[in-house]
Amino acid sequence: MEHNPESCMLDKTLNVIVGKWKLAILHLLFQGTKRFSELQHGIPDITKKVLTAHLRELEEDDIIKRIVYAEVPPRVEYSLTEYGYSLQPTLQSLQEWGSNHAEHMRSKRERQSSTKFPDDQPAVSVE
Amino acid sequence: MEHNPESCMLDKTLNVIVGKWKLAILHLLFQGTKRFSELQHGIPDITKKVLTAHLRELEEDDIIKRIVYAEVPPRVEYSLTEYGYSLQPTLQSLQEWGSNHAEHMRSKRERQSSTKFPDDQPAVSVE
DNA sequence: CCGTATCCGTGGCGATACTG
DNA sequence: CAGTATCGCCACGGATACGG
Repeated sequence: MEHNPESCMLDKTLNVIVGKWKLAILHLLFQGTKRFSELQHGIPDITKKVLTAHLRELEEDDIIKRIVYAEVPPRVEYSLTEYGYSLQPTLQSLQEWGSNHAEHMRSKRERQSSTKFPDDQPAVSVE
Repeated sequence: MEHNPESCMLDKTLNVIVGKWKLAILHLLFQGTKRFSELQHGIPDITKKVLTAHLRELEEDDIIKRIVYAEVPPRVEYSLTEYGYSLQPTLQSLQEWGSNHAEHMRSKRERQSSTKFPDDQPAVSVE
């Protein structure tokens, strides 16, 4: 699906962490082991189906591990694998850039709204 | 859409770089200024519509700039903004993790396929 | 408690044709 | 050359009900 090796490797990383709630899940698991229900309560808007699906994908990518305790009522605990922790620096880099980006866009918007004439933003063009 | 600040900032970054061809576009533009048609030829499978859409989004996020030359036939050049270059370290981090991940999954698959019995992978469970 | 099964809505993307 | 306009598909995710 991709031709040049760099973009390809980048895509592989994104495939692991992209998903509507994957970052929220990882965020919780970086805090420590969590049961299924703890994850669900930690992310109030997620449904069980999607939570399960995301957890299976992360497990498939060896980022998290799933331990089923043979008890009644059932107990299932999720935690990061040792390998999963290797994501941390990369995620931190993303987070830092995101923070900076939020600030960048905010100050950009300020500059725009402070212009006296709403339509004095000429399209960039050259003759 | 997200509650805790870290995941939220992470999401902001992802929103900028996620898109089927955005990384490919950025990869080309990191090489230097490119015309619309150069981008299109550099990414053979992309359609003009989607290329345009992605470029507009990147422009909206202040990652790239678009310069229209008032000529016939028309010429439009795209290039990274100064701010756009600030993505580079983060993208490199993603790329490196992706490379490592590809290797990790490869060696994991090897270990699996070398097991004598196909179904001797017990589900992780504890009593 | 921890899921699976089913149905369905939406948005990202593709294909194709047209335009200044 | 550098787009826009239309139409259509399909994977992702949401809602709800059921099951071990």
